[in-house]
Amino acid sequence: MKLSLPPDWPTTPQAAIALQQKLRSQIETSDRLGSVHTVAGVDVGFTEAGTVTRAAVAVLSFPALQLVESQIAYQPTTFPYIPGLLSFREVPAILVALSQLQTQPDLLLCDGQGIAHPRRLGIAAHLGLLVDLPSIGVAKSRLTGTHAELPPEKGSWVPLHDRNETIGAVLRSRTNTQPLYISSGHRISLETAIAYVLQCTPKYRLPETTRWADKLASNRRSGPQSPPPCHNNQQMNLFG
DNA sequence: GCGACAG
DNA sequence: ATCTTGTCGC
Repeated sequence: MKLSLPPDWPTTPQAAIALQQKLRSQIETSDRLGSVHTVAGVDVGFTEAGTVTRAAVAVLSFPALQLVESQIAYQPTTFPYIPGLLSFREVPAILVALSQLQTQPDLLLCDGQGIAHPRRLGIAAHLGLLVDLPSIGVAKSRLTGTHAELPPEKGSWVPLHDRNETIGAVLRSRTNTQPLYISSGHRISLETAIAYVLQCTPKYRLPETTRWADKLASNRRSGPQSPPPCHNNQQMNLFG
């Protein structure tokens, strides 16, 4: 799929916050998705002392959850990690990885929050809006919001609130295990998002999509190691 | 002013 | 996120 970073992409935290304020109204939190036959997991990792961002995307069949395609992209890291501004650090590399995909996924599961964010534009919401695909935020910890106690059994969940609104759900994806923070990204409701996350999580705490993307973006991988990009065009030909 | 704070 | 070995519990 062909994608590219918008021309007005922010360079400073101030500009990033301003863009979030501008885009928040464009997020759709009601269901607008077709039949889901493929689900993609997206994750990011860092190498070279954090100077290089590695984005990975894994497309799985649904509901079989078998790997269909995966892509990895390396991009120089250009934005620091600032709580609330995660998308500006990770989205650039993610868009490159997604653009390399032959299979256009029907749904995106992202590491991080969807609208469970101070300005309702976490990375999952922002990414979904940019690529115009349904997306769900699947975070391993809380950014903002409060919630009641959560029963220990798999499948139980309680709403995540911020002021007077429900911004997401705290979901037990596995019995007696730390919960997941689920929220709508774009073009999907919270109820539907929870249902998909559970269907993508048959055995472990994290969805199969995320587990695949995690492994591909992680530093200690076993399989084929795609060489980090050479930025100085000094790619020498060892064979003359 | 103080504490919280996705990855 | 990343640095890193073994270890406790279902």
